Amino acid sequence: MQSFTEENYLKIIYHLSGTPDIAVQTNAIAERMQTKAASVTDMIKKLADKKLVDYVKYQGVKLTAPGRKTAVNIVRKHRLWEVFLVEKLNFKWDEVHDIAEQLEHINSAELIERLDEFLAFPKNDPHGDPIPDKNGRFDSYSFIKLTKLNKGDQGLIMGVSEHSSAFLKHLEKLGLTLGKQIEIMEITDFDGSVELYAENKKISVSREVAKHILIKT
Amino acid sequence: MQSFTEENYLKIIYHLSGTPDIAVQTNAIAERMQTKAASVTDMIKKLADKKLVDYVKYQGVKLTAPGRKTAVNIVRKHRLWEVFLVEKLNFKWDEVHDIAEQLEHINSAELIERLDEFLAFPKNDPHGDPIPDKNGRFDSYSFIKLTKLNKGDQGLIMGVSEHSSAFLKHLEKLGLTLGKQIEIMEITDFDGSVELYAENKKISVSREVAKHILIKT
DNA sequence: ATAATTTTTTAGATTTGTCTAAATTTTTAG
DNA sequence: CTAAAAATTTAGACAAATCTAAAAAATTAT
Repeated sequence: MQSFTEENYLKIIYHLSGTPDIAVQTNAIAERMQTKAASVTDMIKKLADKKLVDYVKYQGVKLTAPGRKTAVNIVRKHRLWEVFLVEKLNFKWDEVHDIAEQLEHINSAELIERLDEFLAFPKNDPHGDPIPDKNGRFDSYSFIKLTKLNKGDQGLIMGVSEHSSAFLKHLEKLGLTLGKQIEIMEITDFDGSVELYAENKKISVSREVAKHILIKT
Repeated sequence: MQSFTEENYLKIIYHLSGTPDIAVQTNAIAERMQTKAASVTDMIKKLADKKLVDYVKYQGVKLTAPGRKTAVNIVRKHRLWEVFLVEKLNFKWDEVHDIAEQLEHINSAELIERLDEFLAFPKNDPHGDPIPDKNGRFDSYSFIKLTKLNKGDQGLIMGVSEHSSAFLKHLEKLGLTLGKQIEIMEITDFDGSVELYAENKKISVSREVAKHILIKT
């Protein structure tokens, strides 16, 4: 059994390590944990003692198989709770992150199995992120960033890679929510902003916004 | 904002203090918290500094108005989550306590309001305990212990005052669940055990069990 | 009322997760 | 290739919540 804090470290290391996994740097973890590098070093040593990460001084950390399993399970819980909050309690997609951040640490395998069933085994969370099944497996999705599309390309909005409330509210206001069909009209040379059509409206998004919208063509 | 641990102390002091509230002893808290009296003294001082309890050395603690408000809110959350677990996720009444014990510390007023609404504003939890509304108000229920009844008395099972899985499973097996009508047939002189009729069956319960069954006559 | 028992508190130590400041290692630039 | 910069680790300290052992206060029993 891990502490609340250990779980958060594992989750962040998981998110930062990518696929295939790359050694994660101390500073990167510190920034995400809103803490100092020295504290991260301390915690990493503890996780290494517990065989949840492989750690070589000055060379970053990687999750071990058990560490990864724990992390994926936390991600599973987080995403299932987000579905619950949006589908059952009518929260908006920009309101659920902080609450799910707490709920993901509730410890009961039975609870999560039943929640999964209650929600009819959803495959994706309200932001389009895939939900691992109880064995930790999920489709590694292959959506591409809106910024990779060219003039004339069409596609469906399948997810977002940024979960801040400000960003999500902005998308909502523009009508750019999951499942929407879009077509690229123009990519501005000057600042890389993207002009697109969605639901018969012409919408302009900055490159910074476009970067975080994931598309299936 | 209180820590997880402070919240547990407040909740336990609340449960031990009764109505009208009586000063709660250090040892009683220690037993419920599965900790030592010395630790309780330390924590009580901390809660007193925060004005959540009134504390006089060697004379126990009482909740202040803010302390009571916090405690009642935790009780509200605990009981609402129990309803959710039983009504929506099909847990049995003896399986929900430990999970609700974790969920009660999730911090989001909005979440609880919406959960309450999702559950259609239940008045009682799966054990018959009243659920405080968002202002902390609830019917102080006036059910009596089964042991207070006399031969020939009839009544309805409205609640239980013991939440251990062993006790609840036992009642379930006997068919003595909430809402069941019962009639006292006999009270045994020797050990105080109670013979009763419920659903056309003759059932015998020990005095220890009877003590924890709450009846409306 | 005083002795014995029980309850409670104090003192000092421990663990967890954090911090600052200084030292060390690695990386980058010239 | 070496000097400067950046990243990381170590050392030592702190707050929270707990503990054990011993001291103090309150209760009870004779």
